[in-house]
This record gives sequence, C-alpha cells and structure tokens, in this order.
Amino acid sequence: MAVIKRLPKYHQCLGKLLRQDVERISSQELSQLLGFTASQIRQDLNNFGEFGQQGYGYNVESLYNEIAKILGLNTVHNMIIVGAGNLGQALANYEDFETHGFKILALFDVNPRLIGLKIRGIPILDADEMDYFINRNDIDIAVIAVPSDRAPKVVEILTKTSVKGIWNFSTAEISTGKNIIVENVHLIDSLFTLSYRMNEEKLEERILKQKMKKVLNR
Amino acid sequence: MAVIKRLPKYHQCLGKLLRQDVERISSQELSQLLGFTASQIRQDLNNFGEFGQQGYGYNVESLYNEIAKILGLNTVHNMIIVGAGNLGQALANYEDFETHGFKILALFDVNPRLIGLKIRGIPILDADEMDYFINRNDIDIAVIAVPSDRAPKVVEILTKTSVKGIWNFSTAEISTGKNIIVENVHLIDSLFTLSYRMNEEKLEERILKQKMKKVLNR
DNA sequence: TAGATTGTTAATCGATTAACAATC
DNA sequence: TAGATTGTTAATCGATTAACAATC
Repeated sequence: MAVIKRLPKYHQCLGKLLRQDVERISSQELSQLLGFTASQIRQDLNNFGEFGQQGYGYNVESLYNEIAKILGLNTVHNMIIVGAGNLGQALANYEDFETHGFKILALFDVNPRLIGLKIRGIPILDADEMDYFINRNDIDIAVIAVPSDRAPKVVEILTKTSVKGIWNFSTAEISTGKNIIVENVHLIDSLFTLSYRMNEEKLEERILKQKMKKVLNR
Repeated sequence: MAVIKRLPKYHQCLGKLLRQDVERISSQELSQLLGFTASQIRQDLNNFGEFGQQGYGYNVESLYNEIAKILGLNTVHNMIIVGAGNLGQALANYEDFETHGFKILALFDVNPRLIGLKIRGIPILDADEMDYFINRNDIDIAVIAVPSDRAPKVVEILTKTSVKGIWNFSTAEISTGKNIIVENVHLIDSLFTLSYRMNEEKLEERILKQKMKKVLNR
C-alpha cells in the first residue's frame, strides 16, 4: 500500500497545523500544503475510517490523533541501538525519536573503550548483556548500527528475545524466521537515486531513442 | 518511475555475481535472486536499451556496467558534508560511498572545536570557506547534516555554487529555485513505517470494518 | 536445426484522479 | 435552507504480469 508512505507526511503536516492552533482543515487546503490531490487525501483517509464531516472538513486535532494511532504512535516504544560507533551515536543523539515516543534505553557494543560511556545520558552497555537487557526492559525495537558482517550474529540473538521490530542500517539482508518486522534503511540506494537523477538529462537521449524505436516498430 | 528504485538493487546484485565470477544470467535466475518477476526485470532493463541476447540471457559484466552508467556511477562524484556532528562524522566514516565513486573531500562546521580535526583523513573545515572550497574542488554533491533550523541558510549558500545535488538528512523541506536535485532522507518516516507495520495486526479489525461497510453498502 | 531466452505486445491489476450524490 | 465538503463511485492512468513471436 502506497498510502503508508504518505501517512508520516500527513502526521507531520497536521502536527505543524496543530501547533499553529488551526482547528479545522479541508482536503483542499491539505492538498495545497502536501502536494497530493484533495481526492487522494480523502481516499487515503477513508481507508482507515471516516474522520471528516461533510461541509466542515477535518478537525485537525482529532485527525492528528487518529493518524498517530494508525502509525502506532499512541504507545511508547522502547528501543535499543546495537552498535555504538558513529552511526549508533548519531542516532542516539537524534532527539526527534524521543519526541515521537521512541525511547532509546541503551546502546550496545563490543568495544571495551565504549562500554560504560554515555550519550545524552544513554548508557553504552556490553553486547553480551543485550538479550538479558531486552527481555528485562520490555524493548520492542532494535536498531542495527553494526558493520554488515556483524549483523547476522546480532539478528540471531535478537530473534531469541521479545523484540518485535528491527530497524536495519546495515547493508546485510535480514531474515528472521519469526514474525519480526524488518525495516531497511539502505543509504547507498538513496545516494544512487540522487546520482541517477543528476545524470538523467544526459540519459534522456538514450531513453528517447529506445522509446522511439518502439513507436517506429508499430 | 518505480524502476529507478529498483536499479540500485540490480546494481548490487550484479556486483555480487561479478565477484563470484558468474558470466551470464537469465532474467529467470535474476528473478530468484531479487524477488522481482522475470517479466518485470526484462521490462525494466528494456526501458534503457537492449542489454540481453535471446537464448543466452544477460552478460553479467556488461549489464553491471550499463546499469552503473545509468546510475551515473561511471564518473567520480566529489562530495562535501555540511555539519560535522555525529551524523556528519558517521557518514564520513562510511567507506561504502567511496567504493562506489562518491568521494568525500571535506566536512564543514561552525564549531571551532571541530574545525581542524580529521575523520579518516578527511578534514573538517570552517563553514565560512565552504563556497570557495566547492567551486575550487569541483564539488557536485553536498550532504546536509546540520540541524534542521540551520539547513535553509546552508541551502542558500549552496545555490550560489556549482553544486548539482543535495542529499538532505535534515527534516527541513528544501527548495532551490535552481535546478539542483534534492534527495531527502527522512529517517523518522522510515521509523514510523516500521511502527505502522508492527501495529498493523491490531489495526486489521478497524480496516476490515471499514472495508466491510463499503461492501455492504452495495 | 532445436532449445533457450530475450524483447515486446496484450491483459491484468492497483493506484490515482475526476465527478457527484449524500449530508453536515 | 444554501453552501461547503465529505465519502464514494466511476474513469483514467500507470505499473506489473502473462504470453508469445523473434532470434540468438
């Protein structure tokens, strides 16, 4: 479902409106703010319920809350970050996560120089204690920020815990027999996409030639 | 075009095959490795040219090179990272970028404590020198790794330089009048998607109810 | 030549947009 | 009640899959 990718945008936009004390909004107005068509917005929202009111539009606060509920943001998520290198530390410093109910309780690493340190008050613990810590602290999301070759080992440990979601920053393909949800962040793919788009102009000729050939074939 | 999102996957997979000295591959075999249908693979590739040969399949090396060309990976890209905080440093430590021809020449920051330091030999320079450095060193990609409120100022400076692509890690919406390509990495969106998917089961009932209502209406 | 596999057309599926009746 | 705007159906568009003739 392509809707899911848009839900965070709705959420963010409504949050902004809420902070500006906007009370109600129409799909038309939202359309202008978000760049989706009004029709699509009504269609999207209607997948999950009837949140609007004819002749009035949508109540910003209640729509915001409904979408938060859909995104699972109405409960606090306890997270750990596996790997306390630069990436792990960078993520631990993102205050944005906590703002939205994703609480980082600890980082884990194998490097004795890092163990014992704190990032924004969040302790870096010994990787050996990970499974114990997870089950003890009701952790439901683990962030994988270790080098890709270490990732499979980490995943193996995680599958034996209560973790329900893995946010994977390594390039390793992760598969857990269990029903753990895995969300991949492949940064290099994003960079390649940027590169492709920068290169697109030069490519035009080639693509056009290919299309023309097909048209001429008819 | 949805194809673009798949191109990096093709590239990665073919790179792996190349390293395993695989010479040729059919769309059928690729299909198994990638999880796309063979039909889709043939369709995708045919958008850009005729890379295969009937009865033979695709030559791994030449297909790999063709896709690299399409992605703009046949030339070296000179990058800078704006913001040398944890995120900037984490990105500077990713060796993967360099492997694919994305060379990080410098980081920039306003913090005097950071200026002068080096990350993997890459210098952290004074943000004031940024525009000069960019034009001097033929930089075509700038990575925005500064806090979101600082981003607009950075973008303003960048628009006056030779930069052709911006890889944006801040939450700021970036618009450059000029034809600079912007690729956004909104990490929080990805986390929300994970959260949604973890929450999906509980949501099922609600979504089903909504769908049932519609069916009954007929 | 026979077998394999592409390039390509046609059919299907899903997502987006347009239109409008229902209703606040 | 009249105006506004939703929820919802129908039409369009694009992307995926299936099928097969072309050809190596």
